[in-house]
Amino acid sequence: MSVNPTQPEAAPSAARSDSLRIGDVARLLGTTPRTIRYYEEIGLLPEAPARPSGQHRLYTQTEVERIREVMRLKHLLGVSLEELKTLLTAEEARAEVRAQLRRDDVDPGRRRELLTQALGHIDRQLELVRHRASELAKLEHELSETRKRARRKIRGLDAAEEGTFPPSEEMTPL
Amino acid sequence: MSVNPTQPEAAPSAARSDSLRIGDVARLLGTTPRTIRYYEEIGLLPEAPARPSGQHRLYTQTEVERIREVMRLKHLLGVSLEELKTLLTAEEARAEVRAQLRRDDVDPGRRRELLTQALGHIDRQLELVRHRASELAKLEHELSETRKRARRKIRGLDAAEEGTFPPSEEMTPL
DNA sequence: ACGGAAACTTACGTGAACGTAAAGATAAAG
DNA sequence: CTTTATCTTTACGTTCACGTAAGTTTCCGT
Repeated sequence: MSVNPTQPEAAPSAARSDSLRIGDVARLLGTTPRTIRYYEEIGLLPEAPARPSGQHRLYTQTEVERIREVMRLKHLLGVSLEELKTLLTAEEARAEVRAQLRRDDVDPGRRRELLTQALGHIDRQLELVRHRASELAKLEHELSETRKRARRKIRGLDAAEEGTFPPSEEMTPL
Repeated sequence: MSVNPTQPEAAPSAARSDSLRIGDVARLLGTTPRTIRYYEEIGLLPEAPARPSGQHRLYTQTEVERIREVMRLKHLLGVSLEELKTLLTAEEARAEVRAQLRRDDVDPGRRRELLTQALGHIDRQLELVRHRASELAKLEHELSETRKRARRKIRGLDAAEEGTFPPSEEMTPL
């Protein structure tokens, strides 16, 4: 009557070991299961491999991190999911590289090829990020300039009201 | 037969003096008339004042600049038009201040009040911009780190292939 | 004065990115 | 083993941010 057994303390409910269910992942990332399924549906996320369709999706820690990264990029770059998908071939390539690097039975030629490809994708991302960053920096500069002017005017008014004339430059160091 | 009179050389077609029509503004800003009307419709842009509804909208240079700023903020901050609207009370306040500042028949008290209010709005914008900028900077840093690692690995491979062992550190300065 | 380009209003259509509901299967808990 | 919370698929609904079409009106050039 008072304990309300409907709340199981939000225990992660891990399906043995390190894998999380979609609901937990969603809570963890501040999103919803639907969104995660949707991203998988449009090919932004790889389909949970070898899952007999009907079975629950399970996410490893690395997969969760990938989803987090996807959402972060979406948020920061503000691109459509379609653009993001093409951008994320970079991530896939990098994952490929990592996978291939682990088992070193691949010839250096193939290895170099993969790495170079990944590098190209990284460069594309970097270019996009740098462009946006510089735009934002410019905006920030403009805003802080405007702010300075506003503050100067306020100080001028204050000074004129009490001291009859605006002080030379800095009076209150805030 | 060859001049094709359907193209009037894209002359701005100014309705006397400095004002532009909505189509010109749209072309200028790389958008469409519909978008501009829509922004006005949802209150993002002020309704063209004293226009007998049915008459063509005319935009002064300052109004065009405002629209440009709105679109820039939308692009850079990636917020919804609704959020942007609340954010833009800042712009309105600043416009108010500028208007009041021009005719100095307002008492310093009111003036200070307006300025302080505007300052608050600017600060809100600045906070948002700075937050995003720092996030982006972090992402950029991570990406360039990853890039470095990838390049190192590639150089390692190249060296192993031709020279049999990777050179100590810097070999090709690119 | 007038013919046509461009703008006006109104209203319905659309794609992206999910939300939500239904009906049934699965996994975790008792 | 049974309950129950969570997940499954399927499918339709929704909001945002405009696009588009239709029918009318205003403006600019000649």
